[in-house]
Amino acid sequence: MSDVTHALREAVLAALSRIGVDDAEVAIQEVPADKPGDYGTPVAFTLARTLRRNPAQIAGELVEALELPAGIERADAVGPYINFHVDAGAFVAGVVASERAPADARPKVVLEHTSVNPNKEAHVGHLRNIVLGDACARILRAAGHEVEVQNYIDDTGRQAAESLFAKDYFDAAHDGSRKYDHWLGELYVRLGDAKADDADAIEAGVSAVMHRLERGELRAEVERVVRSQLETFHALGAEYDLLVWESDVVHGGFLKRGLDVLEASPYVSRPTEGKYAGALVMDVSSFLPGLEEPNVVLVRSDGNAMYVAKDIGYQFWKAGIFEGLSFRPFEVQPSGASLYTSAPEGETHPDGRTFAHGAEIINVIDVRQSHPQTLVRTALALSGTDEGERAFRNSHHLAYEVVTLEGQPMSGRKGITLSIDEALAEATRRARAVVEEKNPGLASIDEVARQVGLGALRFGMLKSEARKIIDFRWEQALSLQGDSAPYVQYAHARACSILRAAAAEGVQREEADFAALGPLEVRLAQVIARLPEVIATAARELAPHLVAQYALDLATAWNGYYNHKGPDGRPDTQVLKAEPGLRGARLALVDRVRSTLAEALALLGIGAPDEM
RNA sequence: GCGCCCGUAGCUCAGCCGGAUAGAGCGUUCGCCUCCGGAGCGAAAGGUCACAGGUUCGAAUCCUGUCGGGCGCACCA
Repeated sequence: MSDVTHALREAVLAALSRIGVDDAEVAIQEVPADKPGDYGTPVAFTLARTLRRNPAQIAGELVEALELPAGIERADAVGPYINFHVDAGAFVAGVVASERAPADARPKVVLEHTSVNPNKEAHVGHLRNIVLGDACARILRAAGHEVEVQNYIDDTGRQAAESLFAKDYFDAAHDGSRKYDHWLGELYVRLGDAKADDADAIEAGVSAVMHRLERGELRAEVERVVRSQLETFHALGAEYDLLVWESDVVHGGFLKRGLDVLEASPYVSRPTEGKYAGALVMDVSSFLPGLEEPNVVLVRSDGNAMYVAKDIGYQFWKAGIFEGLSFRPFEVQPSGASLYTSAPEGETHPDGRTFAHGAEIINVIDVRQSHPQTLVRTALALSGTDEGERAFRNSHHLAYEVVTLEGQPMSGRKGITLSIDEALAEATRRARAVVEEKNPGLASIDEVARQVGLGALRFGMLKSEARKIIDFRWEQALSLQGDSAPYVQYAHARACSILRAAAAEGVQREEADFAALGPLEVRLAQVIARLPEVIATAARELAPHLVAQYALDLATAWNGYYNHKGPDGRPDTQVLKAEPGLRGARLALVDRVRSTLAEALALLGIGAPDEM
């Protein structure tokens, strides 16, 4: 909530107590464009019932009782609404000068995203995961959280084993002409086809590789895939704090440690008779009421653990219930930030860092994993530990829907797939063609095309809610107009252009006469003033689309302002041609529009070029 | 069968902890560069907010039910 809306709420509450109402919900909202006033409240409605009086009368009475906060010119009852008129100059000056208060320090969040199998190139289904997770990390940090981004590497799974075995099976060597993960992915697909003729030999070979993987003998092989995939993730603008390798989790004994914790729980038992005789089961019914079958098998009667049990151990570690991993630096990422990795030969606190111990745990995983994710979360509650209970209350499965391709479910088998690298290259290519046409001779064209293409791609993944299925279509995903990142970027570049011209004329530091501003500037400033609340809500609800929609709102408001014409049909919001003083005030506002657009885009991991 | 999610304009979506005449983009039609960047702006057309009840001064928004669609529910990983 902005300073002004906060002050208005306080003023209304004070007026309420003056007329004898002590407690009420006071919503302060922007008034519709065609109604008088700038901010308003419908609070009189809510009081109508308890006071048993006409809301319009109450509104009138409240207006009488109001003491207007600084910067508010007037309050009127408009029917049952109370509408406030801000002092344009003071309001805009306040918005322009407002500094982002450093957000209060909030609890540490362990956020897992990406977690792509290390056996082939990532595709646009993964793109949604990465972009969502990365945007959430940025938004949570902006909201004051410490965020540790983890990327889980399943290096003991069947998929990794098949790809690595395929290299031997086909006696293939990477010649460097293709990106390594793509090359390996093709072998993986070929191996799948070859199973039709040679199933037994392949099965035996894959199985042998799986055992070697579990012993950690093929770490370097897997690492090569991981590094190749990381190139793609970095190209997307995503960075991580820690890679957690499944083989390290295995050797860290997380499975056993997790089970040890759970076995102390009254909800976990080992029945000696009935259908679960000999198995270790967890009764989740008191946390998940309404289940037909309250028992979840953690360890089978043959002694083999279920996959969820391993996952539970990992989540326990994230919450700080136990330790057991060591770490070392893995690489320096494009931004200069260090990426660490779990490693058998590492240290507990490399460079003084402490990993895990999340007070909140966020897992970005697609919606089809909802059931196992619920079980994992429930296990935190059953752990009987303070850390587990805290993490249980604050753990979230960010369940996002799938991405389809031109209306069809993605399927490697049917060849319905699209790699992130291809999508990114095509997006950049298209953006470049447009930049060349619109702005020939632009010196930084490569970088601009990259930012615009990537922006379009990321924005398409972020602009709607996570629970909506996204159908990836080229024209839509790479659209450079309408509801898109380039639309916002264009608005930003246009603001930059004005500021550049002002600098060239030597007026960029001109003294501002904010009193010369009017309602058009107030409208624009109101949108700017919304950002802090948007960030707070987006962080609380893990909803980056709110930020994306906000960026569109601000760009639209700014474009509308920029193109505004007076009753005579002439532009009436020109900046550089305005009188001195007014010009200074408008320049200050434009500069704030510019920085706010850039900030909103940055929260989505999208760059804002000065020219495009 | 049970559980979760979705259903808003021709298409893709916002709006959803109740509030002013339900908003965008794409597509269609018309208009706007002697004016700081037309990747833009303005306007027109397009809606029984799936349906039926209920709660309320007020429901796209909350509750119940129905219909349609998607996903998930192993001693698999």
